[in-house]
Amino acid sequence: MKRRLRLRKGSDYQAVHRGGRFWRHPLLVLGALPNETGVTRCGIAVTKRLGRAARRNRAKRMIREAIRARYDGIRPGWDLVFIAREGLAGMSYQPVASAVDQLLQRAGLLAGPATAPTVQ
RNA sequence: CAAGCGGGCCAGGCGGUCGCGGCCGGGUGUCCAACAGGGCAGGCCGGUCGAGGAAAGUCCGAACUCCAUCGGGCAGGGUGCUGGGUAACGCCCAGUGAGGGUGACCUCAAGGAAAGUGCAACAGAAACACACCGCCAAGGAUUAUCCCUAACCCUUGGUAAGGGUGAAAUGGCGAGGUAAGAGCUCACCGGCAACCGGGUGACCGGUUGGCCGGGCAAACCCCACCUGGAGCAAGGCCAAAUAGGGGAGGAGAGACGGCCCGUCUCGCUAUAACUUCCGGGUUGGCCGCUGGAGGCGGCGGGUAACCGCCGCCCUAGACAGAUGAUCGCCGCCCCCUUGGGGGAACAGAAUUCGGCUUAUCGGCCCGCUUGAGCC
RNA sequence: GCGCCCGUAGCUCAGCGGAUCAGAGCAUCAGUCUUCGGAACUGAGGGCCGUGGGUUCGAAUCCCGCCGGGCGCG
Repeated sequence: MKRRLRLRKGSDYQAVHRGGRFWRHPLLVLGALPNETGVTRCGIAVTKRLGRAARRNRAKRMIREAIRARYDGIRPGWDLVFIAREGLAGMSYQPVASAVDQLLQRAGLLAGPATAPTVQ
């Protein structure tokens, strides 16, 4: 995932946290806030409760890979934050990928042809 | 063959596809600019490199940077057999001593207890100068038969052999000796001192002497050695932004050249240069940032740790923080066993090294010990 | 990157410089009281002192190594 498609500032994360909507899943929480750049940027947050460095890196890599595989299907113009919950520690890739799928679908961020009211 | 001891090594391999980070190269979109060039933490293509033996815990030691510092000492902290290795160490190697194991081997903070202070519950007479029961001697009273004598009691004294207490009782054991005993004397053993011999040394061996008077310093302490403080968020540069404020010190400060002195600039009794602290602003960029007490191989020195010389190699440098996803074949382990299915640890760089400690599926190699069988 | 503190009964804590010293309060259980319950009173049970070593005659206590939890500074 390229650097300009990531959330990189603490203030960006705080903006999503304050002004965004949230959807919950046993493994993940998704927060979303529309931005004005026309580009969807994503950020990942993992608490220390998931374990030490190796486990937290593993969680971030799985989430990042799941987003990368679906990025072309996500509507543009949103700031997204994926927060790993404690149940995600030790999971394999497939459940994480389906959790990302469910969250994006419930949030209505998938730009499928059926429901495409084309944001601006 | 079985059981075991010590040491070393590996951390699945090869190849596709889609992605990520650093560096190099190519050409190029757009913006700024007269050009040079730069910005969009630009985009594209190609090449190359891309986690560990512990990267971990942060328990020690250093390098590096800043601050402090005339010199020396005290306090505080640390280390503690000897010799060597090292940049240094609380690490490593080789020895010594003590303890454990049939053995290969393993473990040990292992200086000082006649410098001083302190501690040891309960039990016991006593945990420092100790006599409870004993044993022995002298004197006295009573009883037995008048004496000799014997028993028992009292007083005084001797005695540490025996009993008993305890974790520990002032060397052990045997013989002589004695009123009874006692290193009082003797042999052996243990410890101490002196001398001789060996060793760089810790220490070891021998001879002689004398009979030698406990434990705990991971209790205070004494002795020897080491030790200024902070940490890459160190520290430096640029840009932006706020304020042009307050307190203290204050006669020198800065630059350049240069082997300790010169030259230049600013300032010199104050609304004062300059230094420092507080207050206020900034969460942007760059340097430090990876070539090093570096790896690999050979030769030489050394018992070894390690050192010297020569040759070859360059091997992560991120900043919301790069190694992921998926497929095929081979190798290892497990399960039903045509064929297939499942598993493969502990864990991830963050200034850099040297150690220690801890976590770890499985596998390989070398040396050695004990026991059994066979030749 | 530095620095500090705490792990003792189900819970909250004492015991911190060595031994009949493993304790207190709440909670639990039993009994007394009451028609019943609560309160009160009496009594009982319950602890590898986080873990592994070491020093010592003897360790919750002293020393070392780990594990878990919490806090502070830049």
